[in-house]
Amino acid sequence: MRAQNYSRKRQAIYELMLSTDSHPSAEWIYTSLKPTFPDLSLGTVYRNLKLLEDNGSIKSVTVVDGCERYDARITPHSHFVCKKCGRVIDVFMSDNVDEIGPTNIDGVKSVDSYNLIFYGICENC
Amino acid sequence: MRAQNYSRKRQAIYELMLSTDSHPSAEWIYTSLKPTFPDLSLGTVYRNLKLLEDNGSIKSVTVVDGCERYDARITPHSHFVCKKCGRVIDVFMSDNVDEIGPTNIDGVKSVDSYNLIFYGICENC
DNA sequence: ATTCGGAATAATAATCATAATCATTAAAAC
DNA sequence: GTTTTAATGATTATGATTATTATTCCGAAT
Repeated sequence: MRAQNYSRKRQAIYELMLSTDSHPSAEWIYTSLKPTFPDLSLGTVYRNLKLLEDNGSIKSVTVVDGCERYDARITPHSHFVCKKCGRVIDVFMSDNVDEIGPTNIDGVKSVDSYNLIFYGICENC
Repeated sequence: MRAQNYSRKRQAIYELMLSTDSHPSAEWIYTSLKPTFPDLSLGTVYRNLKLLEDNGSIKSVTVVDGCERYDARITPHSHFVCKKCGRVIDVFMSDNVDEIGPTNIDGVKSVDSYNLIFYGICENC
């Protein structure tokens, strides 16, 4: 394993994730980085998104129109998804999972995360 | 259009959905009904699930392991998903969307629904 | 009962996002 | 610089879902 740093492309993917709040899809990242890395492969994007997700650097938010959307903001927060254009917007609430509801659910051993998504129409649509 | 009733197969799919709280996938429904309808086609299951969703009879809950899971219980409630076995369990909370958080979100015109999913390990795993 | 017409279906092929493969390249470690 | 391992590009495979199309079903009109 590379001890201290990511490879150049992985670094670029992660930094792009950090620089945006648009909750990108793999395709969006690929298109965005292609000018800078003309030899970038879509497979590399998928591979690194999964890797970044596995090591906790990014989180999968939801699937919109069949495409997985990711978020580099890993502090707990919720999301809004526009049903018309698919835009994903961060939603911050004072509540955390314990305040939202009981984590003691019938048939459940342990709860360690939650995902709250609002649906509706965004101001552009 | 058939005025009053669903076709036999559509009726069977919907009744199976009503009779279970396992939040079935298309594949599960297909396998379950195949003995009763040996000529049932998987495409028919997909077609009717979408149709039932479009007319509001059932709701899509979430995607687990790449498979869409549905619920015939359409009154507002939340869900728990086991990260190990993929089981989906109903979660009932007193809260509704207005109590959970602000529906007045920056960049959002209107919110009309929400989806709250808890993740963790179920008692069987 | 027979015919008619639209809805529903089975079978099949197409789609499309994602995953796996594998030969090659890049970058650490030494 | 050489070795060794990780990362990548190109390509193919996978698998859930959707579209297509010819056929079947089923109620209604005759």
